[in-house]
Amino acid sequence: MKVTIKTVAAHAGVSIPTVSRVLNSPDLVNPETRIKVLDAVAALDYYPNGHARGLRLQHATAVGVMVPKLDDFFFSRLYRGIYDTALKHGLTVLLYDAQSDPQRIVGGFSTLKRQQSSGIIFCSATFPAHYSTLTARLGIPVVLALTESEQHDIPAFKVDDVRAAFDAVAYLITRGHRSIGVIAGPLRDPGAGPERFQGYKLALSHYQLPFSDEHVAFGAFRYEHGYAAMTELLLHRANTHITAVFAASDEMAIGAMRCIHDHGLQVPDDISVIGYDDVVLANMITPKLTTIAQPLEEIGRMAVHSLVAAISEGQLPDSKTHYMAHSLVPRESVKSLPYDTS
Amino acid sequence: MKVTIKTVAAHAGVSIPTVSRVLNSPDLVNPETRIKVLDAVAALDYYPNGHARGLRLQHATAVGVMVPKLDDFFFSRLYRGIYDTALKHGLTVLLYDAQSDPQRIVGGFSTLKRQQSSGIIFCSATFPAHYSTLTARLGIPVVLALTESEQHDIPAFKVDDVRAAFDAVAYLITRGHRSIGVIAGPLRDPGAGPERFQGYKLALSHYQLPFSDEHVAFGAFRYEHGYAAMTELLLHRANTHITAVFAASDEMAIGAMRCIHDHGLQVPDDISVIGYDDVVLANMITPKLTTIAQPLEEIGRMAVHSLVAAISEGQLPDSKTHYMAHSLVPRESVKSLPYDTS
DNA sequence: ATAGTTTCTGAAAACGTTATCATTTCCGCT
DNA sequence: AGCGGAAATGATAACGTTTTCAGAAACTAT
Repeated sequence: MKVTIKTVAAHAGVSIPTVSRVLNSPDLVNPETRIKVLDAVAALDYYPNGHARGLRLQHATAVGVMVPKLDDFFFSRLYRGIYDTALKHGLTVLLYDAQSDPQRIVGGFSTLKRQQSSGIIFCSATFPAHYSTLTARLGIPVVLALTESEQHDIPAFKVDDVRAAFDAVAYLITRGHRSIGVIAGPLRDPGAGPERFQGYKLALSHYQLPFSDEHVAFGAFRYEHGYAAMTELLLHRANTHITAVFAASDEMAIGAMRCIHDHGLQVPDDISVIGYDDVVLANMITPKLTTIAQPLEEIGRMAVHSLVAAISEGQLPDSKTHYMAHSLVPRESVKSLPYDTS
Repeated sequence: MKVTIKTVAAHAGVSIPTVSRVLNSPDLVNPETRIKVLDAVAALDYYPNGHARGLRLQHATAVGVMVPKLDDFFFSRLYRGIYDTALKHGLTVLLYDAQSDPQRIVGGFSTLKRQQSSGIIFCSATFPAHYSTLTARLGIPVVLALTESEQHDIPAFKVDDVRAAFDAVAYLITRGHRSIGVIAGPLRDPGAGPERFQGYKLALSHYQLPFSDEHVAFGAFRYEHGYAAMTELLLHRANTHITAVFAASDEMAIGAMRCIHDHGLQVPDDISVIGYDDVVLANMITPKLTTIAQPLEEIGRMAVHSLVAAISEGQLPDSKTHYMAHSLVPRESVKSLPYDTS
């Protein structure tokens, strides 16, 4: 029933090592016997036992991918980059969904280790110092995608959040907006939180616009949070007269749009909205969402490359953050205002 | 550097089998030595080598999950059900994204096999007969989730599409709609195509409403297709006077909503829309989409259970289709019409 | 006290590969 | 003819586990 290298060897009338050679270094074996063996392999539908190989050859066979919440819309493109690159390196990908539960993240590390991950790509959530000690104990390297560690001691691949946020807000400003609200991420979330907020403030000061607390609200990146934050911003609208909002995630942007709609206002006629992420559905809603796009596949590829290097070298090559180019995708949710001559 | 069972044994001053016993059947070993060993395990951060175990114990260690397109919004919930159940069975999950490319599906089967999948859960795409022969050659069982095979010779877990579609359309009818359009899936896609269309027709005839070709358009489930199909339906609107549309997928429903909006009409005031899938974003758009929900996690769980049975028994237990309960989620995209007294 | 039984532990084999080494065969050369 | 070396193949060990199996020690019952 079960076909092993032994079966193939018997079927081809050669020894076991010869079969192995045909499969791994064909030039070492006589062409005639080679085709005999290959015929046997084909006839028997032989697939080498990965466990035996993994045991014998001692190199890595799998990498773990830890994702805080698989529902995140941008994830599929990141996975594509990771998976294809991993496959090229002969690596299996083990996907762990933490379902937004910090407990599950901690447990996930050892689950991934137990499942033979030789390294972990940790995505998009915040990576506190004690995770480092955790993974250090497991003895497997970690690289970060779409996030940074608190101590900046782990290689990371992400967009320059400050610059990207700056560009988003500058886009609004150069379209004539002067009173711009922001829906920022929690300040404790490195990357998506303080940095994007910082980019907002930098853009204001660069264009010499005043900053005021009434222009800012916070939310934890989800749809509901965007809705709630927008409610707050609209509360002060009598004072602020905002004409545009920058949201730190597309999901919040979409929540905000819904909120604006519920208040009897129109996007972008009354209020323009710009998001961050370029999730698939940014292009599906009405109006289509103008937003910041990240090179997700590229980030996935780079993360795997870096991880492979770390695994084979036994040590992390460069624990610095690598910034990848972002871009702004203009769609329909931002309106150009006539130049204000006041 | 590398810590194996041997290291632990030495550190605890016992033999290798004893360590193994402590880990696998603790009651066979003296409590005193047991804690000695457990201390060593903890001190050394020992994790058993999965390849060695996989080789020695001959049972399955991984299941493959083939998904036609990872972007599909409903996928994360299905994965959750699959992953957690697999973990409980000590199985690793290998996720393969075919990226809508039939070529990749075919290649994916052997990739998954090479990565030691002992079985495959094939999701949501159509499963033609020749896939059966392919996987039969690989010698691994397949179960289907959210789809059916053409010959009905493979266990499948899904919603009863005919009934679910019937319910969706009946919902519209009982809300007063008499002229209802349908955006159906391609008739060659078993399950989501002909069945849902059939459900539509059954509902019409059950309520003694006439069927007409001008009420139907087709699309391949994506946003753009929904948009295009709706354009077509609106073309005949002068004749049909449709007040509602049933779309065979939420994505198409959302595309249709956008199309309706682009024609200067309102959902649900001018046209009601009901979808199918209950993807996360159905709850995010404006207006929120009324739709048919499938028990995705449950389906994932059942698929794994069935696959595990098939793997251990060596034979498929029941190659019939298991219908799981669906439900209708009322939200905002359907309007009740006043009773028509004409 | 001794035989029989239970409780605990270690030695050895096996899972399916690949790498090292040794052996055989064959070729070209003096 | 004899010899060095290349080319091709096979025997064997090893990777890290778990599972017999057997043996030692400690009881229990006579």
